[in-house]
Amino acid sequence: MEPITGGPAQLVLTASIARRYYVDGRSKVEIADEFRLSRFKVARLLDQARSSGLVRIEISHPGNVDLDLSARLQETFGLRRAIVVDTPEVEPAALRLQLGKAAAELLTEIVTADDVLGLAWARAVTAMTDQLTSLATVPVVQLTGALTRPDVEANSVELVRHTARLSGGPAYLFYAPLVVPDATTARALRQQPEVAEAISHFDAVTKAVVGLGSWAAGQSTLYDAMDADACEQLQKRGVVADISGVFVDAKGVPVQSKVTDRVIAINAEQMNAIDEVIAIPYGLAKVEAVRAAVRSGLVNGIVTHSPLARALLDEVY
Amino acid sequence: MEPITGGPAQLVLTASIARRYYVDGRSKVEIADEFRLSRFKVARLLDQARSSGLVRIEISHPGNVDLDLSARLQETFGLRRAIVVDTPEVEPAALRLQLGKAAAELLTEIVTADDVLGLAWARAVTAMTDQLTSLATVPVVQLTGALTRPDVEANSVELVRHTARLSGGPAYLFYAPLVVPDATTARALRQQPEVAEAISHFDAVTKAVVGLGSWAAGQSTLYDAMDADACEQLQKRGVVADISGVFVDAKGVPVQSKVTDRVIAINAEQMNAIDEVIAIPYGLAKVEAVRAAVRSGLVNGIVTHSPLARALLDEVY
DNA sequence: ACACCGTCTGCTCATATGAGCGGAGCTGTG
DNA sequence: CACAGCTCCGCTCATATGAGCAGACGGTGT
Repeated sequence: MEPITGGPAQLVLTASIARRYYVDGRSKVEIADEFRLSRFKVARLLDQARSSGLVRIEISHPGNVDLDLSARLQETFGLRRAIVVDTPEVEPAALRLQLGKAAAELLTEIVTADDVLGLAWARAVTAMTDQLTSLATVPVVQLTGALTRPDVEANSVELVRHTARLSGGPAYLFYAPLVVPDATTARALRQQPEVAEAISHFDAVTKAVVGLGSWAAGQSTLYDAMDADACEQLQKRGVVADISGVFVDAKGVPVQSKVTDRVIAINAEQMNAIDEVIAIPYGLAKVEAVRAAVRSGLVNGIVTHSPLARALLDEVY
Repeated sequence: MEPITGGPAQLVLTASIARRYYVDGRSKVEIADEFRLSRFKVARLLDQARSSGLVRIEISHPGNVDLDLSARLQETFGLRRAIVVDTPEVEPAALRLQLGKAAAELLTEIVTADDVLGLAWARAVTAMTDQLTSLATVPVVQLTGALTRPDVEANSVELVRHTARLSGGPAYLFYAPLVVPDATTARALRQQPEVAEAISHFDAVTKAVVGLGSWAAGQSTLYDAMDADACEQLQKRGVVADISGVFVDAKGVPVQSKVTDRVIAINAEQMNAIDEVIAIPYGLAKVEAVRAAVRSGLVNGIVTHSPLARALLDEVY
């Protein structure tokens, strides 16, 4: 792999040729003419230059996206999109800001006029939409009800409205909580005109950005907002992740339960029909949730930070 | 030149493709199949990767030869060989050792069984032969008489004998000083059987290593060994360099004078007929001498250190 | 609505390139 | 000396690649 070249004259010759080829972009034939060598000799010297390490090729860029991790994540988990932001940041709010920025750029890039965008409520999704600067003209569909938390002023509705305004497309939004005390209330809510209208557009959604929580206290806004009984019940059913109201177990299989009926949100089947579903997970505690979400096939795009990406890759046995 | 790419997804895609192409050595067609793109798209992304600086190609190596300077020296002065040793060393003896090593490797590399090797007396040449470890079997011809200096034990004869022994080829050597007091003595010496024999082989020499001095006190062993009158006379004639006994002016034209007749060495015409003549100059004071020697066309190979190489290149207007 | 312009795409076709072959020269060995 | 094994070279021929072109698209000004 690394036997270095022969003598110093050949070394200089090889370096000159390598420069002509790689830096100046000359063809091997031209170089052969210039140096009075056969093109085969030139090719062999260049091969040697590569294998001996005389010519080193690096792939990197000035931004904060870790290209190598991104590509590995994408390939390893068969994702459509993977963006890994290289940052040592651990403070959740700051992290959301960075990931939101990256996700916003991604969304701007991948959403075209043919798409229908679905947005779920999540702090990371808000962080994204807040930093959106441009978006193709598309309908924007609210995928979930909202949760009100003291630390967040923007709600699911605002998030959708803001994005639709930026886009210039229609907004399908509604005022409803993400989770209600019983199935009956949920059913009634789903009958409401605005809610029903939004739901009717779920099938048309082609790209969505969703929240992703680990089914544990402090790792999912939904978990924290739900009654202990429901949480426990879902946990017993093997739920490890909630994807904007869709519960999945460690194998990635969606879990149906009475609790599911109390959630005002897109369901597993509908989510599965969406072409691209992007989540923005962060924090090492979410490793298993991400794994489950990806296994489920419901989520096929990830925007995350390097520590979580590394953890995901490390644990692939 | 450096507009960086579009969005993050394309960035990751481009990086993945660049890795496949440059690192894994896949063809663009294969990559196109793998990523479901046209080969044109792949080619365009790769072009973009290069021009945006995403892919950086460096040419360097672990040794102490400055490949870039070597190549530039070679190209700028139209040399057959140029080896620039990258060293901050300024102490002449240590420098000779380093350059001698590089020159020895060069000689080992470029001398083939078809060659006839000529060696002139010079400290740098001695430094080279001392570090020679292998050499094709070739005749070795002594090109100059020797100078005896208190700081040097090896003389021209030993240098040739040692090299011939290492090579396994015949040695054509003689005992005579490099410069004698008058032309008559010189003529007589040239008649001596061993001297005449060696001289008769000058025409057959295909590769030679010579000394190169700047015509000033302390910059040429020959200058220092010669009487003041002769030195001054040559200087008046415009001599700026001596190439193992061949004097050349700043334009590179060999200078014939009465002093020339007193030197027991290869002459300008004979040296000019040699295919490759390599010199091992060092020290910034020799800039003009090197320039003259190269202009003369007598010397077409240089082994030197980076400061001198840089000085030579800097002063090219 | 219209023509216009810049961008992006995939095409054709000439050229550059790679894989693998057989010959030349060198080396060590019986 | 003869021979096998080796490296190095340049060849053929199939394939990969680049240059330049023309159509498609999206935005833009009239």
